Amino acid sequence: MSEKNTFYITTPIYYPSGNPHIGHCYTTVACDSIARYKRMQGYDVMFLTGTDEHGAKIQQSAEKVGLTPQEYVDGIVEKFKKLWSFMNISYDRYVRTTDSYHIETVQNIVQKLYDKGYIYKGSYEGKYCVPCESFWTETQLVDGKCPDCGRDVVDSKEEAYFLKLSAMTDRITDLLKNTDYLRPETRVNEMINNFVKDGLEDLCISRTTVKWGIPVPFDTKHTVYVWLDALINYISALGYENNTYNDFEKYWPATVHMTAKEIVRFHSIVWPALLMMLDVPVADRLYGHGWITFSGKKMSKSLGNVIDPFILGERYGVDAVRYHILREMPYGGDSNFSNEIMINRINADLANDLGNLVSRTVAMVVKYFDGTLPAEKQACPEMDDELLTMAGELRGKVDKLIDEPQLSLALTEIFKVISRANKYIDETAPWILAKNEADKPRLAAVLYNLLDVIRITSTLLYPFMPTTMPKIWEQIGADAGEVTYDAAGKTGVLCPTVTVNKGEVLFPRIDLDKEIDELNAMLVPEKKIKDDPDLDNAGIITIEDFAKVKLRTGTVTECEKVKKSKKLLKLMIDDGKQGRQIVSGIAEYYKPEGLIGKKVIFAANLAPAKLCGEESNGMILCADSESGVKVIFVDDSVENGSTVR
RNA sequence: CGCGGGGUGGAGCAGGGGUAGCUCGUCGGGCUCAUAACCCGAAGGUCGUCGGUUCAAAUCCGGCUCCCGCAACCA
Repeated sequence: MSEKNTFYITTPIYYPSGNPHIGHCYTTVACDSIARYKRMQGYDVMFLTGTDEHGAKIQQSAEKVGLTPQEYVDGIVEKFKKLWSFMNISYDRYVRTTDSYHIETVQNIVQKLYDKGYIYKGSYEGKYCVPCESFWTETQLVDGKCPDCGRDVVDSKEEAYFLKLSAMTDRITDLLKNTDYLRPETRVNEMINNFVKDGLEDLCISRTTVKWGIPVPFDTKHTVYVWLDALINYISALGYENNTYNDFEKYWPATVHMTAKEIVRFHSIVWPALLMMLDVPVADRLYGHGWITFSGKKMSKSLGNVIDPFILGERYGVDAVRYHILREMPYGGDSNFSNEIMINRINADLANDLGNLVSRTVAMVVKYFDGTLPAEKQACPEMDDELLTMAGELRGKVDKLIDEPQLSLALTEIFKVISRANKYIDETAPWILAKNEADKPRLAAVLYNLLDVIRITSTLLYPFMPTTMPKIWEQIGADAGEVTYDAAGKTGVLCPTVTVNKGEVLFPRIDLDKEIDELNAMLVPEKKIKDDPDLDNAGIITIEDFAKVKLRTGTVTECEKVKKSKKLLKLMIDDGKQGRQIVSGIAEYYKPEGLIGKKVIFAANLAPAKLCGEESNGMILCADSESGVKVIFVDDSVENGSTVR
């Protein structure tokens, strides 16, 4: 980290093709906690987030609902901002790639790179899907077809502009290998092995097929590739090459770029290369975190496991949700999410350990001293020192972990002290001290130590849980000067004759079984009229058209997985004649042995195709169900080779 | 042989040559200040599998196997 007293932290700018979900919260809450911690330390912080609003997908999504792309993104951006406000995200600036200053910066940079010779005109060759207006590489194709719509693709070539990434291979290699720019380190190997080792390839940075984008200034029938457009947000938002803001000198280079792992590639290769071409320094640190997964499965809308952060926040409190996602975020790897894990975590850490510690401590001060501690106290070093030393050393540990950044370990350290404080109550047994008037000074010292430890831990927790911690301060009678970063570094800061205020339960315990039942009930999908653009766009066909497809029945006699493929099964079908081989993309849903002997329907006059080297003569009829692909099975009494109509 | 990550007590994870550790759960005990919370103790693992290096392997090396992710627009 640099020695400046400014601290610039960024989230990626999110792609608003759908509503924001808990995955977006993950990155953003982490940045927010770091930003708040750094502000507490006295840094002049700039915390940037925003949205990446150009590109073909946005254009399509907008058309679908009958809006202009701008109207469409305006609507989604409102939802993001609403979520950030709900989650207590303290961003300083929100950048939109449709903002005029950003467009100005992008165009200026593209022009500059062109003038410097880093951008050149070439041609882009690939497989083109006409209806989708998309180029695909050979490896992206699914069974030789467009991965988006499944239709045929054609060889195509179009004029395009390229960025000379190849010229930066050595400098990028050096950046990744010899600096601590990219963390965690496993990502370095991933990048080097996959993309850098054999030399970087030049990047195609313009499209003529995408209209919703920033025009290339020297050739306006092209628009700038969305990734290039998007990455530039980190400096356009500071006023680089525009006059809207003037903070570039002050905050750049960024201290931390936070991203999720799948976009590390752009941030660790394209982005620094671009800055190098502009002779602008690279950020100090890029951190690629893992994902929130669901029982190891990636979050996705089709799996129905996307969690609505508004619902979680309303049920459990925003601070509890913030705590949970940060506490579960390991260094580098993915973290698992389930309602059960979250509720257990909230109950164990927040309700039982922290909330209850505050509650029992404050209750004792009220009960034994009418809420105000007496000045006279009696220390007992052999009983007190371990706890007080731990509390005194805590800030240093947290500082270090915030910088790495290992937020989950930072929280673990804080909760070790909270746990130690609970143990301290057992060791000192204040309720026994209370029975003897002579022990009152000792009792006062014990309760003071507890309040003071709560003061330290809650101060350090404030950046993570900014709503609840001030409530704790109110309860333990701490005033503003006692809950600063400076004060968190030492014990004995709290006023010796402090007055506490018994307050509400901070983190109510959650009834796990009841809650899971209620959540499951919410998950039962409402019957709703689903969009079916595939059907809407298909038009009406005649019965003669339909009759062209010859459907027949047959029994699966053999079935095995196609080697080297993930999705394909090779099936031998008894069609009542000589038999036929069909390859079907259902390996993810069916085991080969489970299909043998089953009777299925297949399209019998489909042109033969080769899939992964295996010939396929026909197609098994399946339903695309929400829970996966389902083969249509037929009653055993139907003879093989029967006509289906 | 596309690339990468992973398989550790019932669950979730940490450790990365020398008594296998943490959280939750379970069982037993203690306490009664507290949100039926807190504290102590116990049971439970031949660290996916086979082989190799070593005085010593969960850890290093090789084979096998299973799971997951990435593969140029997912946080």
